[in-house]
Amino acid sequence: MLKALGNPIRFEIIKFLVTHPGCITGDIVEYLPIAQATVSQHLKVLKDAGWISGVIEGTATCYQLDEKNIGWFRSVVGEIF
Amino acid sequence: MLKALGNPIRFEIIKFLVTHPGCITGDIVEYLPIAQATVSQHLKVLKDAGWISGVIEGTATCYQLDEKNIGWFRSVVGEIF
DNA sequence: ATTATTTATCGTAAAAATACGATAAATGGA
DNA sequence: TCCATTTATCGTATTTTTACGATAAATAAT
Repeated sequence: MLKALGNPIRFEIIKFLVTHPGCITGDIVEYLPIAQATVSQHLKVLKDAGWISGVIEGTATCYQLDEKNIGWFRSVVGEIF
Repeated sequence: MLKALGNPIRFEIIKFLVTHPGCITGDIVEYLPIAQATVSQHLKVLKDAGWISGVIEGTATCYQLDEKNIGWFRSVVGEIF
């Protein structure tokens, strides 16, 4: 999860999802200065790492933070620092 | 700071410094399965990112966590999650 | 002064990450 | 059915990261 978060674009996506839970890929693409394919790639990395989950809704996909995994991450990192 | 922490070896170094504050480069080199030059490179990345500081003691360098910056990091990240 | 010890830096090769356009896949609407 | 919309994936070029050996630099010890 730390490795996935280490990329600035992906950190932006996480921050965006905090303020825009349940938004679709297109919203994130619109918000970021990079191509749709690249955003999709980053979303996959974040999903594989457990940061987010995506719910397919028609042709779109709604993304939100994976609170369960993030909670686990917080507790583990919290024990170290 | 997040980017610097995203590398597994560097995360190991940070964890090592939590339990071994003030240790020298050689201790970290001994602990990790990589070459001295590479460890030194990682230490530089962590230092530049504000995670650690090094105090030269004779020919050795003693490293410890930069508590001030880490505190700042915690507060900033804490506001997001 | 010479040698040993410790660490940092240089140059570089190999691997991984990042970005893009093109395109496929899946759904919704006309 | 055909077209539009939305997202994911593929192939690939470029950049960045990571690792190493060799070597320099700085101090300590003999």
